[in-house]
Amino acid sequence: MPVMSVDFANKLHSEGYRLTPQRQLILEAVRKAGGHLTPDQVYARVHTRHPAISRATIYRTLDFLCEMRLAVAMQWDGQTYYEIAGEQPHHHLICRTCGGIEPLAPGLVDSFVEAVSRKQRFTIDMDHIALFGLCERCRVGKSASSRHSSR
Amino acid sequence: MPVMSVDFANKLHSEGYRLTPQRQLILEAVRKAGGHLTPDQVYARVHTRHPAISRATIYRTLDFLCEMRLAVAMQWDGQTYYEIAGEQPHHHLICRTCGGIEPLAPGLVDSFVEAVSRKQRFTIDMDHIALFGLCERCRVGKSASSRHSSR
DNA sequence: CTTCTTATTGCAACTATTCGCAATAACCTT
DNA sequence: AAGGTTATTGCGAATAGTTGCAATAAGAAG
Repeated sequence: MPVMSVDFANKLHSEGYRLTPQRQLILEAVRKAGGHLTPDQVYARVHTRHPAISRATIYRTLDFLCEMRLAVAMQWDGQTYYEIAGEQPHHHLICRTCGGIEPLAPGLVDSFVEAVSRKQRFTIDMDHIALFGLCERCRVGKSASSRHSSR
Repeated sequence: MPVMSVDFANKLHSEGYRLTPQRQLILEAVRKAGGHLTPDQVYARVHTRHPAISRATIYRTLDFLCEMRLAVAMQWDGQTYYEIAGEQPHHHLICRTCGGIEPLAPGLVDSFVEAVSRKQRFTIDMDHIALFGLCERCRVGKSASSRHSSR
């Protein structure tokens, strides 16, 4: 049983959920990984310490952490990746051609979210967004063969 | 064999792909549906006219149409939906609480895309984006019980 | 119209993900 | 510390989606 933040426990309890070793291990695993993890990678890591854990629990807990807003999920290249929701949300720009990923300036996103809030009265949760498009290098060298690529 | 737009045929041929009855039927089915369809719904519709078609072909073709930018895919509530990529891309705001969907004003999106292009030199493809958040009604009546909801 | 090349299909096996349900165990109450 | 309530887990079955491969057929060439 890892030492888990008291916040986590309180957050769950205040909404009627329970703190289980599985949830602690899974959250811990994603947190320690730093980057993005697939459900299978999470399973592999947690499984070494807690061999009895089932894949179903991995999926359910990952989903649960997202609902708690402690983690965020993102789709990319046909896979779902999870990571800890950082203090400041961050966003990615993914190039359709070269697959490169670059960060998207938070300021630009903020302005957009604010505009939607003001003009349409809708409060967007910009936890984590991945947008697709063309990076500068690929836009310039617009000749590359593409063909069936992804997945 | 439905009468298919010559454009579609040319587009495929110019990139070395082939026009098959399956592709025509699938594109036609999604087009006629007007709205969003799941792979299974597409299968059901196409299957009545072409019983020999396999599910694998449905998945592959739907994927293919997205790469051709003739269709767009969107994730929503654990399902993947496909629809024809309209002339003007459109976007949705989905409320996390009530599940309601409302359109997002294209102008706001355009400004954002333009800003990213100008400041970060990245050309976002805003084919179709679904953003999550809170609609006005739910933001005001901020008391609703949530609990494990989605999926 | 026939032949040739190879993109595309259908099948079947396989992997990924979800779901129902009985057993378990958090957490509240006494 | 013991008991009760019910959220959560693990299991196994069900469903969804993917992949390898041999057979098929679209489109190019003669």
